[in-house]
Amino acid sequence: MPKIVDHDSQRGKFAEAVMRLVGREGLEGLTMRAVATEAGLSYGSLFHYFDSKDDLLMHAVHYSTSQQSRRVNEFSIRYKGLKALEYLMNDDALVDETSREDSLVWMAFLYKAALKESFAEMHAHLISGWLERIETLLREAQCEGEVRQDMAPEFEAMALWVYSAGIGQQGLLHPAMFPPVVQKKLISAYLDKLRK
Amino acid sequence: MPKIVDHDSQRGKFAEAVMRLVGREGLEGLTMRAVATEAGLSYGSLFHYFDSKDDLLMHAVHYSTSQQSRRVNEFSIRYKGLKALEYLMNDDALVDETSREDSLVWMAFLYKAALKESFAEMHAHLISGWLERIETLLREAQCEGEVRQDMAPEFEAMALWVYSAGIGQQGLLHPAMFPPVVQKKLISAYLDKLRK
Amino acid sequence: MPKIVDHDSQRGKFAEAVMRLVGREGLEGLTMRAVATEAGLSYGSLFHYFDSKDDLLMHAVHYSTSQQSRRVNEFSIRYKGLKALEYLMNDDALVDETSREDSLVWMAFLYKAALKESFAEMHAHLISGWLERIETLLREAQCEGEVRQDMAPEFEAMALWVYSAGIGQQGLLHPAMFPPVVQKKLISAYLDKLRK
Amino acid sequence: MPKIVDHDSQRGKFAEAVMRLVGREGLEGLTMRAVATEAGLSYGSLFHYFDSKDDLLMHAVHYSTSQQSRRVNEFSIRYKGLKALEYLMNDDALVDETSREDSLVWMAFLYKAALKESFAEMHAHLISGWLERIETLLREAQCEGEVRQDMAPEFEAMALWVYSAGIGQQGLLHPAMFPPVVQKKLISAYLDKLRK
DNA sequence: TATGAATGAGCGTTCATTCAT
DNA sequence: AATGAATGAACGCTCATTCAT
Repeated sequence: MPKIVDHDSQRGKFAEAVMRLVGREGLEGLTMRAVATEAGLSYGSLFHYFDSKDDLLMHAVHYSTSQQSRRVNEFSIRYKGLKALEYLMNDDALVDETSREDSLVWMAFLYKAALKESFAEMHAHLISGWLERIETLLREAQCEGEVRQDMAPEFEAMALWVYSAGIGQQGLLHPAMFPPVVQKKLISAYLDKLRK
Repeated sequence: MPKIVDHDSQRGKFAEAVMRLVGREGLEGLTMRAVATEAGLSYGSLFHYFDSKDDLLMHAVHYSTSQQSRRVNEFSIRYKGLKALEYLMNDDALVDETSREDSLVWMAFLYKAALKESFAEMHAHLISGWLERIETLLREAQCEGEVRQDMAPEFEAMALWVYSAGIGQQGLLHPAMFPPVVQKKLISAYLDKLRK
Repeated sequence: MPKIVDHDSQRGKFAEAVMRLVGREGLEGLTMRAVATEAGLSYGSLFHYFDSKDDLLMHAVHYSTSQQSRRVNEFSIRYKGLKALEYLMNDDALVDETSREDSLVWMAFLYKAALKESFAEMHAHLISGWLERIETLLREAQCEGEVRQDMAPEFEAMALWVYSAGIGQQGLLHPAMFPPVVQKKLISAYLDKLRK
Repeated sequence: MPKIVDHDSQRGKFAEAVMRLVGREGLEGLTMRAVATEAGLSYGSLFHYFDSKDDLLMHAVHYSTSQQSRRVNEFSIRYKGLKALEYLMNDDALVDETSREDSLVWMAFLYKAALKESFAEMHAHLISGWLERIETLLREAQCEGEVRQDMAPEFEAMALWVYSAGIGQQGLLHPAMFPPVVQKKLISAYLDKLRK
């Protein structure tokens, strides 16, 4: 009988090593050797679990976003409308100490998405997911009279999304000028504009 | 007697080669050899004009942004307030066929800025410039009664800036969902929210 | 109680997998993992049955040549002299669709024989077997008056052997110029030269 | 002005290093690092002169065969017909101490030709050259009455070629059984069969 | 100043082999 | 016996940078 290991949990170990490593050294430090070392496993093992570096990075992004999704879902049960939307944006866009790693991985991913089809596809897929979710919450808010009736949910979702993306980018790149507290204010200021 | 060459013009040639190359082949194709070939100059000479690849990229970004600045300045003479602001955002954020090259270089730059101090510094410097300019235009608009008096120009400038950044990012990464016409609409929709 | 398996039959399965794999993917595709997969057996078990990749290749060659020997033996019962010789050469040298796999494995083996002592030894051993067999058939033909009396069987056997080897090599490497029908004609033309 | 080097002569240095190395260590020892070391140049340099390992091997084969061609040409001026043919075969097929390196490189090349299109093409091209040359010499011999009038030069050229190939292969792989002197005898015995 | 040859550290990837179960 | 996870040396190749002319 073979050594009993949980394939997925090993993949998870590597994914977490990617997050830590990118957070610490940036994308430039993301070499396969470094990932193996960071994960405390051997170099060859990595290729046992991932076909390629791209495969690994995709998995890491998937890993990170699905954790985020879970958080948002848990929140969505308790809150509705603008309140839920604010939470979603805070979780999605806001970059602080604890989410910096994720944001760096996300940036690496965006960078790859600009260059490589497979990454671009995954990006498109993730975007549609977020846009849909935002749109739904906007409709909810409209139903409940939180926002103006003449607001077009589909279009406004795009606006919210690009605003989030911008906050996330600038929060990562220029934390001195866009510290978490400012990011939060920017989010709530935007949502205020939507209110009646 | 040394050959007489215009140092700055040679540097400009390389900068332009960077832009064309990135636009055509992506950032992965941005090798020093390729830049020299694209510029029609010799490989070795690149290192006479730039200390390193980073130095070259910094110069290319500087070159690109200063051209943009010039365009905006020319426009600012003729227009004021929200009108000028709209032009600025269209020029700054909007990604179409012709500005795709610039945006890719900009993205490479942002990516570097997330990793390296020298790039981050230049980024911070560029940001302050843009924020100041936006703030000034907002004040102008406020004076002329285009926007509400209770709007805080400094804070609103930040909001506009992150919004621009988000549009630029998504326009670059997902042109199918954020084509130029949608980007334009997003910009004007936001400015409408500022009007009384 | 240990599982009862037929050691030789398992080795045979792997040997056949080697032949199929080389025929399909070439020698470059001959990895231990691929062999195990092709044989439908587990990766680790390969190393129970073979000490090393070289060991496996040796076995595959042995397997292939002993099958060939069997075919030739069956034929030798019914035919004698030049007729049997022609059959032997057709079976040994001729490369067509069905024997291409064997020929590729044989070529890999020759290649190894040029580099490694153990392969060279096996090669020498196989050669002597073939030379002896050819020599015997030539003597038979001489006894029956099919070929000239002044022919020296031992030396002529070497000539026939190198001729066969050449046909096999070129038939494999350049099937367009040396298709099976041409190979056949080359063989019979040579044998004609031996007849009185 | 750049460092003045003769591009072709540098390529030649690497080609010669390939021959020596393959002769000494076999094809398995033919790594790019080993070639660079053997040539006394740096690893990186190799890729300055050759696009890939295949490119290097192709060049080495070209280098080796063109030297052989030159030798044959020089001989062809002085001799004609069967005499020239015998020289050609001795030069082409015969494997002794001094030509062992070339033969090993040739074998490596054949091996590649069985796997890769680009090598197969070059092989086909080289073959046609040799076949043509052999055919011409056979016609000469026929004109001068050295060989029978009913011999078909085109077909006989193929026979001679495969015979040569076989001698070369076996001479390389089994020098104990096919030493140079035996190879020579095999060649002249075959040519004798062609004489009236 | 200008050139391109030279350098070698570093990359992602492969793969035979070993080992724990 | 059987399995497949674990290992790491070695590979071809890239590329920014240095250097000799």
